Formats: sequence, structure tokens, C-alpha cells
Amino acid sequence: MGGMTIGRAAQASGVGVETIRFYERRGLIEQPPRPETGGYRCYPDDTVQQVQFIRRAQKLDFSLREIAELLALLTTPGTDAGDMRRRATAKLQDVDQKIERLQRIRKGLVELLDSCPGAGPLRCCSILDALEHDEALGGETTNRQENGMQTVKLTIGGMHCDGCSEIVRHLLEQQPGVKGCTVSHESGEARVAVDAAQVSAERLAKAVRDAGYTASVVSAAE
Amino acid sequence: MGGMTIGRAAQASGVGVETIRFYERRGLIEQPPRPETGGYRCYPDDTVQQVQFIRRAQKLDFSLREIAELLALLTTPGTDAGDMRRRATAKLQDVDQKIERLQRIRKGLVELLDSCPGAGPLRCCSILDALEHDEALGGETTNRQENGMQTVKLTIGGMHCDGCSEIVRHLLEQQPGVKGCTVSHESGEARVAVDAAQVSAERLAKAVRDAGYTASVVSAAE
DNA sequence: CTTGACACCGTACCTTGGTACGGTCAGTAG
DNA sequence: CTACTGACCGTACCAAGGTACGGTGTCAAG
Repeated sequence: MGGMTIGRAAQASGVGVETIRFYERRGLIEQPPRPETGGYRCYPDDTVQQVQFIRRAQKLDFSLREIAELLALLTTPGTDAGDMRRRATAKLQDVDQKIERLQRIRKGLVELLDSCPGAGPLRCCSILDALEHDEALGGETTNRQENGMQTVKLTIGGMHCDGCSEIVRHLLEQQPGVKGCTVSHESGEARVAVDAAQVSAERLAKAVRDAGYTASVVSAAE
Repeated sequence: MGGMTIGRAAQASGVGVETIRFYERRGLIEQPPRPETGGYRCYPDDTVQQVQFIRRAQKLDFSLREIAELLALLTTPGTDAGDMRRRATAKLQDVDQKIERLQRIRKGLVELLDSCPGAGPLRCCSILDALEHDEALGGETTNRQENGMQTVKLTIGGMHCDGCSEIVRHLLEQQPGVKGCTVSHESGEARVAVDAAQVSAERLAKAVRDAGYTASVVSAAE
């Protein structure tokens, strides 16, 4: 019945004193009461076991929150081995998802590296190119804020000054579903942020044409 | 030359306004000056490109810190495609390490699940058992604080009360290299936290025997 | 000319898993 | 008895990557 001070318990379980206190605050382990006589708290051997339980579960990628649930299970009457198994299965799926995500990332990186010259001026760098323009990258799909946000690119002819591009910009911003846009008379391009559910790219082009310019859809990207 | 307000720039690049400001604070993108005439800042198209650069790099698992370095590279004179390639290669190794770690974890979980009945009382649960006692788990090696900290387990005979176990505990704690220990007369066990560089498990057992008890080393676990 | 939407700005807050600090009190060795 | 270690406790701080809030200043449409 080794009653220990917190320092000894920490040493015995291979963590810092602060870590034990931290677990107590998180409700993972119980803080023994201070003796009525006053003085230091007396930590039972159990504490060491519990801390080590926590550390082992952490190594299996369980978060402290999940570990708290595991520990709660242990003291819940109706718990059986199936409950534990379900937790472990869920965690396995969790880990598998993380692995898949990383493997997609890995694939993206490998593709970039394959197509990279590895020398020469920056402008030739395919990696840089891929980061500057949206060349697939094989990653997760670009999540535009949520739901249907998309960027539409238009080529517009007939704009000769900033005044023209301002007119076109204003025009586009008035269209339903348009959340914002940028127009350049120099490049003859417009990029429009739209909710695809509300308006089509072609409709936007038509609105521009109606105002006396030429317009065609370059991309109604993803 | 679409000068935008921050809100439009945010919409066009698919992030929140706060995110753009956050990137500015982090030095990832430059904050355009407020016009001398007062009023709102005017964001160039470049900002949208830069934000998207950041987001794409994030999808490749680059941290904001790393992305800041990438962006700094772009404006550094002597940079060539090799520099970019080195960054990408380093990141690939990084990702590979993460994948390996997760696969070790996965292996540990699968082993546990294989040996688990999946039903029946908790005491039969092999998963629980593995978490409560240190059965390999295949995870990273237990890192005891750093360097040479280890736990030694001894079986001790001849202790009949708390007084005995207190004597033994005191005795063990006096040994060089001992950082702490717990002794139970009930189980006849002692767990000693030691710096393995300073003392062997057998030496500890001998010290206990010298005091009139029996003692044997159960594990000098790593 | 008013109202509503947005910009601006600093600061606080969120999560996760701890670590560190500063002041006070308890226990112990010499 | 005194000095030193370590317990106790609240609080602040770290990384990362943002999100949220509150007060005030601008802008533009009706």
C-alpha cells in the first residue's frame, strides 16, 4: 500500500508532476483528498497504473477526451468487452482515414517531384506552377466556404480602360448569386465568385454581352 | 486591375475575412496601405492568388511557417527550381514519417482487435488488459522522461505489514540512482523508478536481501 | 439623411496536450 | 532550529490555425 506523494507517483509513472495535476483537472484520474491532519496528498499505486493506462492509450492515438470515455466505461456497470472493441474499431477507422489522407498528400507531392526539373530558374519550376495555378494536385477538393461556391472565369473583349472594367465589374456584381468579382481590362479577364446553384457561367457571359462587350466562359471550375 | 475590398478578396479566394487578416499578421501576405484619402484598403488580384497559393500548399501538408518560407524564397534573388524541389522532398519525407507512425499504430490496434473476444465480461477483454499492463503494443518505445529512466519490478518476501513495506521503501530510496518507488506488502511487489545508468536491478534486490527479506528481479523493463 | 452593411482594429477565445511561474506551506535532514 | 526540497494552487503560456467580438469609421442605396 505504497502511499506516495505526487512527485513519487509522477516518477513512478514516468511523467511530470504537472502532467498528473493536468490529468486530475481533466477528470482522467481522481485527486486523492488531503489528509484531515493536513499535509501532503497521498497517492495510491492505482494512480500510477492509471497514468500508464493513459499513456498507452495515447500511443494508440486515443485523445485524452476519448481516454476519459474509456476510463468512464470501466467503472460503468453494464460494460462488456464488446464496448471496448467498438471503441478500438472506431479508432482503427480513424487511423485509416488519417493514413489515406496522408497518402493522397504523398501522391500529390510525388507527382510534383516527378515533373520537377530540380534545377534552372524558378519560372521553370513545376512545383511552383502547381501552387500558383490550380493544377489538380490530387488533394482534397477545394472547399469553397461550403456548399456551392465556385469561381467562374470569363474572357471579355472590348474593355479599353479601367472605366470599362469597372462597368463590367459592377454589372457582374449585380447578377443574382454573384458574391464578388475582379475584372482586368489589361488581361481581358474576369474572375467571378458565384453560388453555382443560383446562376450559370453562361448567363453571366450573356449579361456582359448585353452590355456591349464580348464574353466567353473560360472555366466554370469545379 | 480589380481593386477589391477585403471582403471581396476573401470571397474570391474562398476564405473568411478574418483569415486574410490573420495571414497578414503572420506576414504571409502583404497588407495594402490605406489610401491617403482615407477609407477602405484596396486589395489587388495578387492577394487572391497568394491566398490560394497558401491554401494549396496547406493541402500538401505545409504549415503556415513553411509556407512563409516558400513565399520568401520566391522573392529572394538567387532562388532556383532546386530550392523548391528540396522543400518538397523534405516535406515528402515528413509525410512518410507520419504515415509510418500511423501504420505502427494501426498495427497495434489490429493486433488488439485480433485477440479480442468482442463479447463477454470486461475482465476477459484483451484490449483492456493490454492497456492496463504493458504488453508491447508495438508502439513507440516508452519514453521515460528522457535518457535512462526505467522501472524495475521486484518480488519481495518476508514483509508482513505496512511497517515492513515502509522500511523496504525507505531502503530502496536510499540507493543511488533510485528516483522513487512503491512497495506493497500485500502483493509482495516493489516497483522502482531508477536511472539504469547508475544501478542495476540485481543490486537493488541484493540491498533488500541484506535487510533480511527475500527479493528477486521480476523485470528490469526497458 | 438615415440605415444597414461592411471595413478596420485590437484583443480575446477556441482546441489539444501539456509546461512554467510565483507565492505559500509542509516535511525532513543536518 | 534552520535551511532546503518539494507539495500545493491558481494562473499564464506554448504551438497551430484560425474564429469571434466589440467599438468605431465608411460607404452606398433608398
